[in-house]
Amino acid sequence: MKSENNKSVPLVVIKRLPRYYRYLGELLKQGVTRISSKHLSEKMGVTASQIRQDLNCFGGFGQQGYGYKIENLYHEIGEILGLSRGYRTIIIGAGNLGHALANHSNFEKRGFHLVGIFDNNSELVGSRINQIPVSHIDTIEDFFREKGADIAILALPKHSVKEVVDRLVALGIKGLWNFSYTDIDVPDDVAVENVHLSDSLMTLSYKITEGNTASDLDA
Amino acid sequence: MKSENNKSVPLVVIKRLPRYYRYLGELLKQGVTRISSKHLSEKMGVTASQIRQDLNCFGGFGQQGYGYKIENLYHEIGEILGLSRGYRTIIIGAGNLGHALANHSNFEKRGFHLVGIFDNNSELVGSRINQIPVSHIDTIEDFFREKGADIAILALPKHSVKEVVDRLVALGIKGLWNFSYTDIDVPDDVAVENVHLSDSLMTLSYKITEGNTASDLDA
DNA sequence: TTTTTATTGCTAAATTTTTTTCAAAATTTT
DNA sequence: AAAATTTTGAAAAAAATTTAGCAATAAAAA
Repeated sequence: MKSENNKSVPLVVIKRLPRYYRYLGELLKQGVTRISSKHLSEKMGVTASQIRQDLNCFGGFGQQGYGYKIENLYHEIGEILGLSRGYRTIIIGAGNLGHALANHSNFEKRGFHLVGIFDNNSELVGSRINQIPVSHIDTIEDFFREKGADIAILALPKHSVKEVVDRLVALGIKGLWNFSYTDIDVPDDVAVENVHLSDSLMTLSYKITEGNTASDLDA
Repeated sequence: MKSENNKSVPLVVIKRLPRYYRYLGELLKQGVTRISSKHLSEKMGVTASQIRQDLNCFGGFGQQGYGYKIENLYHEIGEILGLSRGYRTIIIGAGNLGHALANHSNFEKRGFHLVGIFDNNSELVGSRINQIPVSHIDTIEDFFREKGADIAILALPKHSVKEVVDRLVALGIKGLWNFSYTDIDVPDDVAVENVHLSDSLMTLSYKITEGNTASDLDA
């Protein structure tokens, strides 16, 4: 996680990039070609300084007196995030959540190609979700040998997670997107991003309780 | 958002509470009755100092030389998060995601009672998901008048979000759990918690790209 | 009972993150 | 072409967050 000048970029900065990317994408669609950090900051409800500071972690994309060329900036952020590389993605768990994620077409657009769905319920095996056949989890080793995968989406109950994760790690998975209600333990070279929905809902509960609703940009 | 000593508690602290709550709940189930910040910190991969500091934002739950009584601490954190109050919760959007969330039984356990599901697709109206009937979005005003709701889960496409949110706000919704791929603008007294799945997936992409996988506790 | 050990809660230090400030540079206006 | 305006990138300052240190205290052991 080193930037151009070999200083590591804090994760808080990284986590803001997708939001910049989203806003820039919208502007691009609207036909806007340039924007200043000040304008963007007003749109997004953050400080202009933060935007400039964040972008500068990766090099000077802007131009004094002019601002940023949106198309260029959009592309650069995409590169930083690694969105052009394309990922072979599998879903583990064909329950309600796995089903919903399999049908979420946005991911395909960003280069996350769904190439397999796995479940341990034999009754589901053979069916298709969004064109992709559901396979038995015990065929995962064969699947990797023949086709490989980069990212696994963990949409299975927590009691099965540990075993499955160990198998995926042994097979050389690169990233895990973890929706299960448990934390997972993997070697340093496997990336993990947790989506703990219950945690998020509890945070909402707190915000309601305490009337703390000041601009929710951190969420 | 004031703590006992009337100093506001930073949101970063709040966001860690659900994870403590989860671990303490597991220990409780295992029959463990006490724990020190040191032990808990080792289990969770954070510093003991951080745990003590976090808990102290709300008052001294521990005892010197002994540690924390798990049952007590678990309960206290639940209270801080407002989990005992019970929320009437509705889902807007009965697509794949709304469907999956409606079937997610964990939420009920934490006091988020699903009382309604709404969609603008007349074909879905009348069907039931997890016992709850799907109603047309245009009946939402009647629903509020008769029954009320505290939290709305936004699982609808972004182009419909703004209009729906404005209506919900006018009806006095207290919290919005936003899964749509857009940021929403509401008055200060309405709480918002965003779950931007695409953003999270892009963060995972970055972590894979940069080999940045050092303990993912911040995710 | 006394001593030793464990552990909190608080304070202070260190670190990280955000905001402020401004010279330098490019654009836009006159 | 010159002057005024805009805006970045970087440095410095301020604020927030995390970690370290330790006195006070309770529990456990001797």
